[in-house]
Amino acid sequence: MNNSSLPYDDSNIKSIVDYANLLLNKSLSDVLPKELDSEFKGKGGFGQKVEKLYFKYEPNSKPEPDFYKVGVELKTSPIKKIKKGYVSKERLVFNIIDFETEHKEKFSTSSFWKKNQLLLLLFYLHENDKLDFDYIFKIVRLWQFPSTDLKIIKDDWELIVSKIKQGKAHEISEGDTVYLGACTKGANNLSLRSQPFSEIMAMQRAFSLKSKYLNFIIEKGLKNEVVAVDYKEYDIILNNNNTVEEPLAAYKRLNLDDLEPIVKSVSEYEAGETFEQLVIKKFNPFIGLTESEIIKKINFTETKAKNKINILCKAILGVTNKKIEEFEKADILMKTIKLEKSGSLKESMSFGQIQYKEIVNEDWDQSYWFDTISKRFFFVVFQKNDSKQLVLKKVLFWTMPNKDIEIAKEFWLDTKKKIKSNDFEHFIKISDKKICHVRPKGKNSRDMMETITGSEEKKKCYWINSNYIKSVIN
DNA sequence: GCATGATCATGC
DNA sequence: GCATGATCATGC
Repeated sequence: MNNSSLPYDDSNIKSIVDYANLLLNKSLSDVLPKELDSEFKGKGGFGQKVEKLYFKYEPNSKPEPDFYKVGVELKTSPIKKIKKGYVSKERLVFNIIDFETEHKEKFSTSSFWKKNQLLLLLFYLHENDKLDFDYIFKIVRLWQFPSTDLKIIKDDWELIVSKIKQGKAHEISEGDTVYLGACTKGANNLSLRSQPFSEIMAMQRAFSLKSKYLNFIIEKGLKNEVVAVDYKEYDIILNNNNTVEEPLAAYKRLNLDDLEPIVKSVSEYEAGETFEQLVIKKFNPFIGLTESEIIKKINFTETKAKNKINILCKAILGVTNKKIEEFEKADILMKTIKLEKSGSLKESMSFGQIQYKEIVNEDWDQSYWFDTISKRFFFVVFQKNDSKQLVLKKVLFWTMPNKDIEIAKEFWLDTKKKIKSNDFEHFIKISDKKICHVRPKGKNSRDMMETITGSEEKKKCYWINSNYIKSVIN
């Protein structure tokens, strides 16, 4: 970068952010000379064009941040419009993980942290019928992770690295971690990389932020709320002696209305404890107790709601009347499971309705079903006792292994094919033992949904087989 | 007892 | 009004 030729001062964060803010509610076409249109318009690499044409530096994959003098990394990310507002369209992808070197570092010296600790995020509205030069920038903001999130991200990084150290880079999956993922990067299975502690080639992966986490940043951005960063807590997490410097002073506390975190401060963690371990620890004192004993112990207000077990589990985590912030941001799905006295599991687990008109246009990678089953699950398992009361048996975090996701993919492809050919009678059943099945779910048997041919069919939904769930929790 | 179809209760 | 999580009902 040559300072004199830039339209901003690249040694001054405020100058960079001010220049970025000129993009707000505008498109590249609005701010760039027209003659660039024909040369670059609609030809891929949107983020790179923003770097090259607007910020006027050559895109690179160097280990230091894009604005290296001030440690700021520039990222563009698409959002999409839904009924309720804007949500992230996809995960945010960071640097590719070099399996050969990343494991030699600690988090504070890792490639991820060095490059991405201070982000300048440009969220633009993605619309299918537009060319990239016409996408409107909706949110421009400098982002640092709140320390409670940074703690989780550091643990995520360490989990990824521990898999590399165990020679299991090929078994890494995005669902393993809470906020920071290791998503696959590369068109197909040809994008393989060597790993240091195993002969097996592993899928190339990059660090990424989960789409649900981005929704949290987007909400902050739309409300123009700033996020406080506690630099003392930063130092504790990073185990640093050299204090992290505050880039800009104007930050204040988070305040999202319908979310409540389990962990309010990093000091709640014991040494070496991860977020998931902390969650499990919160349940431990209640294992073996009946529902009514738990209710008494935590001073829970009785409810007749059908999902009262769910509400009770949240109360155990200290969250009442709200959603669990960490679970929302990490896209963790809490599911309660009720075993019979004998230990058998009567009910399968139901999920969303099959959208007949949408599934036919979905690709597996972007499908509802892949999105759902590749989440991290948190199972809370109860078992009935002699007097038919529910007793808390155990809790566990779980991600579906890749080999089972392949089976679920076969199931999904079969379902999609049948819906496309208007066959609503021969879906995969529980007895087909494909992990998942299709079953009706509606208000009653006359509750219908339109199909692509215009006919009406009974509403049905996705289920995970009870015997599969049973084997998972054992 | 299991597989499958059907429906309820709640909250947004 | 409808989707979702949960559960019931029936027949083999």
